[in-house]
Amino acid sequence: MEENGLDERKTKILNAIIKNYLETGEPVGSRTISKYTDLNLSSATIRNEMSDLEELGYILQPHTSAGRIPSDKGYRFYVDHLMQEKDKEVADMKEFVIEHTEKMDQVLQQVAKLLAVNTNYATMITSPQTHHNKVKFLQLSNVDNENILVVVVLEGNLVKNKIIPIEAPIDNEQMLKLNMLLNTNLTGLSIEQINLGTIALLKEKAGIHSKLIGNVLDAVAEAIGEDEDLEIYTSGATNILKYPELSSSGNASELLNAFEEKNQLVSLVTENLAEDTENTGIQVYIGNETPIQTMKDCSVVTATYELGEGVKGTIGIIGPKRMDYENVMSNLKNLKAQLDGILDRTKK
Amino acid sequence: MEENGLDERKTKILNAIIKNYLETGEPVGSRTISKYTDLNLSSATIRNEMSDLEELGYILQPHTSAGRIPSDKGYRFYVDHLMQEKDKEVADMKEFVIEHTEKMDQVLQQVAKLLAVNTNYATMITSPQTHHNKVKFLQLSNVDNENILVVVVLEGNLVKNKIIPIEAPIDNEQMLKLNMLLNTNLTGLSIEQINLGTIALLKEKAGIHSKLIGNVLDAVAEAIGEDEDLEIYTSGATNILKYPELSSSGNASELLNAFEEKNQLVSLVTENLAEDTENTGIQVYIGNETPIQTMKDCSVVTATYELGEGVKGTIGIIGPKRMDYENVMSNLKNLKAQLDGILDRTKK
DNA sequence: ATTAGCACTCCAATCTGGTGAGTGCTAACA
DNA sequence: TGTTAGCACTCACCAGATTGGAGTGCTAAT
Repeated sequence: MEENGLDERKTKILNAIIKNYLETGEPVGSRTISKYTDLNLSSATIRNEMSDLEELGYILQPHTSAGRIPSDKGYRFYVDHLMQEKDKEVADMKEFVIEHTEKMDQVLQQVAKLLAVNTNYATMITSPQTHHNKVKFLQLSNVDNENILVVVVLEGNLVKNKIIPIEAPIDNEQMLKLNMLLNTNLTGLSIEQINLGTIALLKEKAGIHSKLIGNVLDAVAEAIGEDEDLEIYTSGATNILKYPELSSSGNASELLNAFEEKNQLVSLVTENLAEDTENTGIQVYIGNETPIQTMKDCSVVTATYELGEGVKGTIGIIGPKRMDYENVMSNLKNLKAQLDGILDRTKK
Repeated sequence: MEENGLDERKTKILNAIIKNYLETGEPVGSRTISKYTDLNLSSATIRNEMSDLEELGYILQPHTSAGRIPSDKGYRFYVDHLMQEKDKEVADMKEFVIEHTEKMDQVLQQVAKLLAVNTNYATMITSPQTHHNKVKFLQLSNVDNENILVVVVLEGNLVKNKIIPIEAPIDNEQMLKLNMLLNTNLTGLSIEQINLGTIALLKEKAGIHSKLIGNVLDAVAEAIGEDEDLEIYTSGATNILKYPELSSSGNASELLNAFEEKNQLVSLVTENLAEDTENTGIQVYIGNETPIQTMKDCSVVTATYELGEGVKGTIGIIGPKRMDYENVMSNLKNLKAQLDGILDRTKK
């Protein structure tokens, strides 16, 4: 740790400054530190040290003759080395969420809200992205003379359906055969596995209905693909207004907008999934580190949750740079652990 | 019109005051009116008239020695008698929306956005509410040994599905019979028409599967009911911040929250559908007239759109009391007319 | 009935001086 | 040599005081 230019005393002082600033949100002066810490030093000494810390880039002065506030680099150091997460209990979340909700989207919305209420920051959560869905069951039915219904059940009992037009009616016997054909050949296959060979084989066997088979396969692909489109649920966006450094700087509106037009948030997700943070699965972006330029005055903490077999989603918390990192990260970690249990139990 | 205590001259002056205030947002003084209008009167005369208008409750002074601003009553008079709607063209909307979207929810979201961009106010739009859905087709299928799939197609090719657990496997022949039974008895019925008699009949005919039939019917009811749950799409909520009288008064956060937690907006919908405004189908709430207390400093304009046979939805625009009513109302009227055409053409 | 004129009110913007928190520097100290 | 006390200095912030301008209400003249 020495190579940062920080001896133990400086580290302690830096820690004290950041802790204090996180609590108060005000620039912190030398006298405060001199009393606040247990290292018995006069304010003058602290001033000297602070001067060093400033030169090293860990803290900065908003203006002459004001106290110091942490710089991005300071926050980063804090997050990486100084802070220690609380191990807060959030056991009640599970019950709460399950009690109040039924469907996946509602659960996610609830989770976002709960997290927002708990942390007092803005939150987002994405629907889990399933890239390797397999066909479990498939069914064609006559709806009326011009349309047939295609129902696809995917692994995990996710049901999709499409109505497609037909040129000529198909009698029940034919339909039964087509259903058999499709099920025997497609069951257990993922979308990537349905290749040209399979398609050709199917078409051949279908005889005069080969064109129809083509349409059905298109519908299947579309139905599966539908799931790819990422839903993003947000909550607590207005919490942003609680932090003057964000709300008064004029770009509060831009920030809120990003939450309304959720598409801006997508880059958070992709970034998060790409980085795949070695150990904890939690990623912290401070200020300019964030992939979303709009949020350069914020800190963003993201986590990946996983429901097994590469089915992943992203949770994010967006707040001011003087975020309560300890609380946020323990919250996220906890949530991450609980999430698959919760989602597994809900109907999809 | 005379019984309002307003002669022609007072009406003209009131009109001028409101028009001016809508443009500038500043209290308007007598001198301004004296120049602005074509009735050649000195500021002193205007002052006398304004004094009368204030006594009648149409305008008010924010403080002594400031100009006048319209009161709620003033706005109301303006909306009811004075203003004349522009007949602006919004023909491009149709193409734009169709080009960029496929599914119903996306269309609605787009419409909300377009309206928000056009008007610079916050907007909301609900999914169409279908109260008289009829069953068009129904299908049970074996998915695996523990579950069967129930698919319901409703009038208008709206497809719903449920997976329900079963106690013992059902062979294909049985299944075929059940399907026949259900379809012959339920096709063409709305949920209200499926009464105890029908249910009893079905159960009797189903024999050993009567319990299953009960579950299926529950699933059908649930599937249809699902459609009732109202989706509300909003856009441009951050436009609120553009109007100081809304954003600075401290309750901007509350307002924005109402848009985030869409459930508050529901009362707008019910109110709107209940009132069923005689002629235009457009409803204007000024200030305290609004059903949502949070919006007592706003004006809210709602419209009902209809897709035939009692399938209705609500569009709403929320802005400051000094809203550009003319523009808003012509926009809404236009949109209302176009909406069914747009939605009809989209896949559901 | 309309208007000019005038005194009055009140907001908003600008300036003023005082206060306090905080710094940097220097010199004394252990 | 590291630490500390002391002091001058800076700057944001607050509370009054001052001013200018926009606007009103009233009265007297047209």
